[in-house]
Amino acid sequence: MNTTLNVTKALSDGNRLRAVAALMEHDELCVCQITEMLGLAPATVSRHMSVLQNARLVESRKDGRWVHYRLSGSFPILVKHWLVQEFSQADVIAEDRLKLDAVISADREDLCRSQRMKKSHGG
Amino acid sequence: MNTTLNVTKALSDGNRLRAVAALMEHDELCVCQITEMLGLAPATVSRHMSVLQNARLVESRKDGRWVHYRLSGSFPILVKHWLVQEFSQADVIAEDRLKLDAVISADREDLCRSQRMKKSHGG
DNA sequence: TATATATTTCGATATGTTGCTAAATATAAC
DNA sequence: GTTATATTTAGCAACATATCGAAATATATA
Repeated sequence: MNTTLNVTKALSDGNRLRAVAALMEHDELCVCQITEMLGLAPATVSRHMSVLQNARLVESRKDGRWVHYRLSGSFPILVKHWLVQEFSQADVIAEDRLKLDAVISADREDLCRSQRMKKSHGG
Repeated sequence: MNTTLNVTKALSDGNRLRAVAALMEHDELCVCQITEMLGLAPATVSRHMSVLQNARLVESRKDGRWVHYRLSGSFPILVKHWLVQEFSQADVIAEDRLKLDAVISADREDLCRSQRMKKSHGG
């Protein structure tokens, strides 16, 4: 039952649900893109992703300095279908979709640079 | 998304998962029966059940001094099917099944009496 | 090799959850 | 009405989790 519990615990946080929703529509996203969407510190997002990975809900692929996450092949299909239903009615997820479209079309290096700016200055 | 989160949070505790598993096989159980199965204090079980009820995963019916819980009609069907799969491979759930059979066949008043004994003495 | 940088890990703090006992509530039995 | 009792609520201690900034790690670039 521990594996079951790992899954439900991994899905019992709003920001992790949002990350999962994003990966349901985008195949692969790097940490900085998810970070931009969630509006959290990179360290926080990294930890969230490792919780999801630990529950075997996502997998990671390293590409130079970037780490890409994708939905895992072992993501429980029934849970996935349930989440699709749920997310289709969630306003937050709809907003994230728009935000992600902008994030995807932006240059990835610019994205990371703007995140560094936020850290050193204050806006 | 709050309703989604309510569900995943409600399912993110081992004891609540065990209670749900029990209600998947027994239609209706009163608090003292679930309490006996889980081996927790009645107050603790009561709170767990109210978390499940708040997430609309269970419903309650009052019958004199007893309160019976059952799986809610609005329990997400896909989640339910996933849990059936998961529980079929969980040792804890299998043990609970046996324990529940004994609990069901015992007299309910005896059950509650023995729980009072545990409280006042020490075994 | 030295510097820049994307991500992760560490340490600290604030908040949330789980468990208990004790008290409160609601119902049955006398 | 009083007493017994099944459940819930309240108060509290222990533990877990979310978040951040800072330091560490790993990779690219000059």
